[in-house]
Amino acid sequence: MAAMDDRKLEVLRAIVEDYVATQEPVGSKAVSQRHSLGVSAATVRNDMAYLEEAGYIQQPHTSAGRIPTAKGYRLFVDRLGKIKPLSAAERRAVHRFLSEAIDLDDVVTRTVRLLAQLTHQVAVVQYPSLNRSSVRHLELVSLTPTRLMVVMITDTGRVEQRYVEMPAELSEDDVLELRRLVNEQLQGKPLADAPRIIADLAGLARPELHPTASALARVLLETVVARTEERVAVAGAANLTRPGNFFAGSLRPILEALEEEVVLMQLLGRADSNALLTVRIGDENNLDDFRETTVVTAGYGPGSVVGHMGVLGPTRMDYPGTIAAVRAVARYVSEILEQNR
Amino acid sequence: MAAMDDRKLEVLRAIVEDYVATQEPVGSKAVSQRHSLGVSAATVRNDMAYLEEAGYIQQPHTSAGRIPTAKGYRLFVDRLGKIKPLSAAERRAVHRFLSEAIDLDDVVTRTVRLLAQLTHQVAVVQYPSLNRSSVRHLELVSLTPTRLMVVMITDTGRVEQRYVEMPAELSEDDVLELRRLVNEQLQGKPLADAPRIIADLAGLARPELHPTASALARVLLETVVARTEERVAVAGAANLTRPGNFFAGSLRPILEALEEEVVLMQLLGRADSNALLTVRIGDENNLDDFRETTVVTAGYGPGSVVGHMGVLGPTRMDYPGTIAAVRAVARYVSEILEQNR
DNA sequence: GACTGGCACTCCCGGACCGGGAGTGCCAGA
DNA sequence: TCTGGCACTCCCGGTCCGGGAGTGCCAGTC
Repeated sequence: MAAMDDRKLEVLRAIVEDYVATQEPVGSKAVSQRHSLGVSAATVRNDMAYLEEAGYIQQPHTSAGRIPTAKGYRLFVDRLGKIKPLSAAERRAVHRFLSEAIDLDDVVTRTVRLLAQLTHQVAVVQYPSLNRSSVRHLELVSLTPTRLMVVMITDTGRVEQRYVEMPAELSEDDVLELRRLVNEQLQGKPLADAPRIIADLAGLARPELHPTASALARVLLETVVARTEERVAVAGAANLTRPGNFFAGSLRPILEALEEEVVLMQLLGRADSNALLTVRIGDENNLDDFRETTVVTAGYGPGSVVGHMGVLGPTRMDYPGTIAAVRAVARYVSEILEQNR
Repeated sequence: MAAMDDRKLEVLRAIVEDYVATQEPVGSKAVSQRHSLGVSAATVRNDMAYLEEAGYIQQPHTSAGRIPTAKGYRLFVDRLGKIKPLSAAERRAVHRFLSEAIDLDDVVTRTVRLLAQLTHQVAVVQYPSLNRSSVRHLELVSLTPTRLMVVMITDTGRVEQRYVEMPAELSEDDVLELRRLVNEQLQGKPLADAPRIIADLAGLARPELHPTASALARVLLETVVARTEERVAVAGAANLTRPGNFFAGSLRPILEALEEEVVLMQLLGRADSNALLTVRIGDENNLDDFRETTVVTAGYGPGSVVGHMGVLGPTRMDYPGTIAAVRAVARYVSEILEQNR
């Protein structure tokens, strides 16, 4: 049997589409009937034999229909899936829902819910990464004479706060001076450069304030560096229990993973983070528990990418619809951040 | 057959304990053997017949063992369950883990994980309720001449922020005056009184600042009143999938409920919020989807109750252990908030 | 009167068995 | 190169059956 030809690709497409729709192995008769290919079931069978040989589809058991393999889905996504844009109504809903957000937290919360609802999958949204943000303002609030609260606001809208215990009592003026100092040094600077700047900070203060400035510098470092652990929001876990989605056994490890920031970041981030949109199918996730799982992610941000968002579902998912939804939402969130800059 | 007596209570205790441990209906023979009651299986059978008649236990089907009803668990909790304190090691772990928290967010996050891990159930922790907190400080940060960020810090450590678009440009001094004004009026005041105070706020500013002060007042009101939606953190959803916990069908509605703040608050809060510790078993939750679910909650806070925390699991749960864990964690979190006040 | 041993009865559960149906692979013919 | 036909495989749902666990009741004992 010769090589891959157009009809074989059409057969693969039919199998993927039908399998996604019905969740059942699809047979040669169904393909030849429902997908007007103009050939008989027997011919389709020959093509199927080829596709199976080539590793794009497989049989759950002898004398059952075929289901796509990860490789089959990959080919479908790369060459066959025309993404189907959101309906006008959906697009309007996205815009309306997101435009009502009142601060960054709200944007993220709404985004993650929206994605879950549009795709009927589990959605994950990373907060704008501190690494890729700049300092907009640092505020020092004295709570008691020896206790300060540091509030850092970034250009992506994130607000981080920390308590600092001071080695000595601070006067009102001391606080003002420290505030002026840290803002002078850090305002507008990318957080990636911050550690270097902070290291020199204490030296720039009045000598009497050196110990205090050091304590402050230490906390700032922690906020900036140690807190590089990224924050993520998750929604739609209930979608994992949709009828044929995940059998009881494979559900548990996935629910567990959803509470592990590390795993989530690994799924979202990864090296190829500059691609507009990434689809990782089955084993491509390089995680045992996600061998039956596809992750669709997109970067977002005002101009450059400051974070990722995506959804996670069974390899047997509606790729065209999911991809369209993730892309549309990522774009619109980027616009919002742009406006708020 | 006469009335309830001590031995019948012991039989009920045996049934509850065995059923919780094995997840299987327990028969008369097992009870008489494992729980040295000093009577034969036949006698136990008579007691069981009484307990069933009285509604404390039931048979899944004729000729099966017995399992406790909600009413049976209720009696067990009220009269039979001696709570078993945490082990020294566990207590140390709680203290160590929570004492490392660096801010309120961190306290809540750590608490919810800790509860989930200690009890092997789903844990839910409400952030300190704004209604029951007081204003510690209000900070105004000008981002652009017409754009302000309001940061509110409460005595429970919560930090809320909002952007405000100003009707006119503000000078540095204007911002200072507004900051002085709002702090003068609100500092130390319970948020419950805030709406009244805020309403009069604009009138107290210099005439030129009236429009600005009004805009600010409006946003403050929103932050205080409209944002009365409480925040909650959830962890341990994966525990729902523990072997016999929830069959596939009943899992979905619970996962869905866990993403609905409204439902969570209903489970946590409720009128009787002054009780030290509340156990709501099955139907007592008044929610259809939680008919097989028990919720154990405790209030926490420095001195007075500012929020609730709890865990949620199958009615068939280890009550003594769960109750002890929730109580211990709630107490320790209260201590921490006390220290930070 | 309270407890016990014995016994007949009920019902679940797992395994074996079976027939229908869907799907396949292959072959011979157009 | 495609097609119709045909024998074959295997899953799936239903039925049947025997063992086992547990019960309710009863008659007998302390």
